[in-house]
Amino acid sequence: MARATVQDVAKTAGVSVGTVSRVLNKSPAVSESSKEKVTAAIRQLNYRPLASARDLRRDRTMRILALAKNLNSPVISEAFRGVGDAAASSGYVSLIAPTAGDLEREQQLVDMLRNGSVDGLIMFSPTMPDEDVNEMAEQLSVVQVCEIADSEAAFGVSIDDRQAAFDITRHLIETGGRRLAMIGNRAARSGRLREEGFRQAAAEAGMSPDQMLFVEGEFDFHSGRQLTRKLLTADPLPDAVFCGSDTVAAGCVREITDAGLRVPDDIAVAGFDDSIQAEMCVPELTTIRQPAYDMGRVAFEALFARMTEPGEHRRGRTFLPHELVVRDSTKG
Amino acid sequence: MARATVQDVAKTAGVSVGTVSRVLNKSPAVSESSKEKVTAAIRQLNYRPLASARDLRRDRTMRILALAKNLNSPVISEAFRGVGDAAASSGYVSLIAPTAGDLEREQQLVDMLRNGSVDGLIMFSPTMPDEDVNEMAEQLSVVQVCEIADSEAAFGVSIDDRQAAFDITRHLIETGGRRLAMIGNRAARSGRLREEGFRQAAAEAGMSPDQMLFVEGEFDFHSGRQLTRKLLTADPLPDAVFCGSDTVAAGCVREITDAGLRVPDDIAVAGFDDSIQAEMCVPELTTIRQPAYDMGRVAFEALFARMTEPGEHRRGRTFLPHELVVRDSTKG
DNA sequence: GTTGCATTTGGAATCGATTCCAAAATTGGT
DNA sequence: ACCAATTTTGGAATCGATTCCAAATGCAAC
Repeated sequence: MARATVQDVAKTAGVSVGTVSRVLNKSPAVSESSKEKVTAAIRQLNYRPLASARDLRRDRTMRILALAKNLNSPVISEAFRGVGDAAASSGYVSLIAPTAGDLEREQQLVDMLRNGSVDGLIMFSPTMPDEDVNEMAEQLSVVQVCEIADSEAAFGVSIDDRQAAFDITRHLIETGGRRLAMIGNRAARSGRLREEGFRQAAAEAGMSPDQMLFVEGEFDFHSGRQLTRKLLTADPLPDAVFCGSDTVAAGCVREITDAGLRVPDDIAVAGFDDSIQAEMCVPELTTIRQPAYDMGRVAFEALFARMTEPGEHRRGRTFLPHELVVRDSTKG
Repeated sequence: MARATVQDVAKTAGVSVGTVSRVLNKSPAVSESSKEKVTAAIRQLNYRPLASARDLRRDRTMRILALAKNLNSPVISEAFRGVGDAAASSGYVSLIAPTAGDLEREQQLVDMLRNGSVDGLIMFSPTMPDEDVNEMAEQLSVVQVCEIADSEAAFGVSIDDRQAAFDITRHLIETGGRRLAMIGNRAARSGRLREEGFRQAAAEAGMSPDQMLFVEGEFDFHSGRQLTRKLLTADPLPDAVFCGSDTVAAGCVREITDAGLRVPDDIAVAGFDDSIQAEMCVPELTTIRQPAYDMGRVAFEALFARMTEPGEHRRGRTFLPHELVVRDSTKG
């Protein structure tokens, strides 16, 4: 049995296609009796309006797409919940696709915006170079979350990464940290900003750059362990480590503990994100809470504005407040 | 500047729309010179074929959608990688949407298949009742992963949950477990199968049902802690706990440790999934490895078959092999 | 230069839902 | 019963890409 069309429904209901369409779109200009006939025919034929035909005619899809490198990041999945809820309450469907850091796949997904498969795009962690992101941001309905490219045209939502890193580093210093280390990631803009905040806090406390250790790598548990192993060869040992994510911090704590040292007594460790990992770790991690869900909501609102007022270029990046969460991995 | 259409390209290139379309679709029946003119015009106008028009005419979208309750489950995100890679190599784009366990939202997303927004659907953890899943599975291109509804018409890929639970429970018994407990989840079919396997292994070892503790709840860390607290009020205490997921097991280990008991000496703990949580836990968890990536690949292959040979109803469920991974949370 | 065959091209019809306009039906007032 | 105002309806045009068919062009051989 082939798919029923609006024509079939019209014939079955004994009305015209116009009337069927009016019923579908809840136009008030339909008599009660036609509405009933049409509704009955729709049910009888199990009819659903074909999306591509509707989208073609209406010139919009009521769908948006979010892109991220991975899905298993707690911040991203939480932010996406925010996007999804905000989108739903505006009648949009929100979809996600992981790029896996593959440029070609990312390009293909971005093309879904260019070719009208979706009305808007939310980018969490772009793989493409900043200049390409900026070019896109100028012409298309795109909003960045967490990572915001450094451009006039960039629309985006994030926390103030530099300030957050500054705050937590200051906490490490105030609780006795004298030989600081950081496990970071210069590949991401947010990673570079966090490094800046870290260095600035250390400098203000009178530490010279060569007193600070810095190592970088991927942001997963194993990488956290491996990079910490490198830190533990330093002499003198660091007494406080700021990690760019909770997962890395968990690896860091594990490696320190396995080496027979105590956290925080011998070495204090701080994370970032306040994900569930921070609570699963022993000792529980001092970290920075990102308001991920709200970031998602706000990002959708910004995207909605771009989609519905295309001329309007009230660009802007929004910074939401972060929060220092002190737990047992630093001296309290 | 409005969007360029195939007409605009034809005019600019000085050819007909037919020729433009042939170039776009790499038809061989185009002269070299036309091809160049068209390619130049496309670049000049920055033209992209409109997806909805193409989809309408072709009656397919080359897109598939995967639905899951949450995105942050390690098994799901890994399985989705498999889906994505397999889909990409067949020219499909794969998208994900979380349902958050909300029936209405799930319904709306499933409608994307019914209304032709996507060509196929992969369901990880349905919220709708089994009978609805079965009805869908009969008429539409749907493949289930992990959770497979119990129906003739069901297409799906998973491990043998019952057998896996049986295997790991036997391991608990072989390593000295005498008073077994399980933290499970009867809401999911896979949860019920795991409970069956658990009970069967215990029964075969001569344990009576009332010797076994069973508690159930959500599958997250906090729930794992809370349910374990309940188990620790039992007298005598269990000496081996099988948890339905690594995350729950991590909560279980934490609660046991906080109570001053040792894992595995006082109580052995086993998880499920072999996610990164299993390695992050101290002690590292004995668990069941699910071949999540491969499950995703196989699921796409099955879906591809359903999409391309709609008549063909060689239904079937595929079970991929699981693996017992022994680590320090059980006695070796 | 003509014939025959293969290659290339133009253009109309098509996919299915929406929307606009004019025509038809209904309503109400007198 | 008639007119005007309003509500409701039918049907054609439209969105943009694809595809089919017929026409046109190119090429080779004689």
